[in-house]
Amino acid sequence: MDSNLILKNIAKHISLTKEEENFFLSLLSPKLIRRKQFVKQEGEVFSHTCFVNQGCLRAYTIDKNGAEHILQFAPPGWWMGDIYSATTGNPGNLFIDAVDETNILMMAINDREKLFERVPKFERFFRILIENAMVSGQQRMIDNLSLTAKERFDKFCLRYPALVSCLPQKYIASYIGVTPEFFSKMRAKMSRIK
Amino acid sequence: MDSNLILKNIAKHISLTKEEENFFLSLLSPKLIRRKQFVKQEGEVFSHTCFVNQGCLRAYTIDKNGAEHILQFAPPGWWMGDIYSATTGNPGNLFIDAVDETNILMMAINDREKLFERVPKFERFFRILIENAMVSGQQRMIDNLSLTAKERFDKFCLRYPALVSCLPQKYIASYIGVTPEFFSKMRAKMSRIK
DNA sequence: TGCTTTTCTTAATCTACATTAAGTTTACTT
DNA sequence: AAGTAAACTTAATGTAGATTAAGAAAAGCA
Repeated sequence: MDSNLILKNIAKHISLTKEEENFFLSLLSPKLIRRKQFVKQEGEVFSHTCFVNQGCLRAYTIDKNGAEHILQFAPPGWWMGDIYSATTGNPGNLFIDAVDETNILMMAINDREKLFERVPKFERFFRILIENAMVSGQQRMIDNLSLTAKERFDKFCLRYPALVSCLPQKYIASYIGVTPEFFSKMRAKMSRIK
Repeated sequence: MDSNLILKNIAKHISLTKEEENFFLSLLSPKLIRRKQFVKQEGEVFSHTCFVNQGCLRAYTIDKNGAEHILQFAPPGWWMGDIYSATTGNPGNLFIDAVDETNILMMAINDREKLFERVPKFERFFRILIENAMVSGQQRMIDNLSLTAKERFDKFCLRYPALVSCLPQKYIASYIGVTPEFFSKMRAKMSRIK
């Protein structure tokens, strides 16, 4: 199991003894998700958090017209889950699948509770993690309320330069909140002007 | 100082000894915010979290065209802050002001750190608090990507029935992401049909 | 290597919502 | 109670982005 990246990730916010580290690692199970394979589907209970080692996950919903709306991408070093489902135990409305062949480390929410009991520092770690996620989620909300599609795309490029070139365009279109057709037109216009 | 509501709020997730409770309360300072008075303006560092006892706060940004975009309302029992500014120490782009005369309890982020050291259970409390906020923030994002203005308004009415009747309409319009003019037209049409 | 499916593009038409500009009603202020 | 500012309404016009439909390019698969 490749625990390099995840330990670095944790060391940014809390420091662990060797024993705490081992206990933490014992709760993780590695998993390979193939391209387009589901980690979770709508209506399922999903009581795991996933850490991405390689590849990329994506969380999205499908509306009543069949259109996908992407909530989050998780490239290497990011966490992904369905917080609603995990915290309430109810089925969540998210789909989670792999954009590319993806290696993840999964932790069950029950095990995370055990971790909190034994190593309370992890409460801190996950609090900080989600505070950061909240900040970028809020910024995205504001951007969607106040910027044009082009401006949102520009921001996306700055924020996720590695993803821009490897994601299908229709995923980026969905993330910034436009149709693939409009996105294509917009890109054509942008490259014409430059 | 009215500590009734905030202690109930905390008791939902963690339980405190009398001593822990007193230490927690010692870190709070009550404050009265008048209607339209700022708690925080754009570009300021704001290193406090606020708990609303009475009244209602509102967090928003103003875009380059001068339009307001409301990120959050905080009626009694809710927390409000500028997480970005508080966690990084940098100036944040949010305005926070009072919709009505509002009584809040404020805690400095430094003091929250002291609280975490002395009563680590609070790491858990704030983690759960923000996990819940994250879930509703994500749902709002999805709603903004997939629903029409009317559907978003219907959801707003279900979710914040107490606010619908006491907020200026232009605030609701801003929250659901339309102009006051369109919101007014939409409401007229809705009441005509019913 | 060719075949099939998915993704991307282009273009015409359409619509939800924005903008501008009055006018009206409500609510503070003195 | 009068005066002023803020909030709300109505209506005409404008536009960013959606929808529909077709074809072209790219990618997955046998």
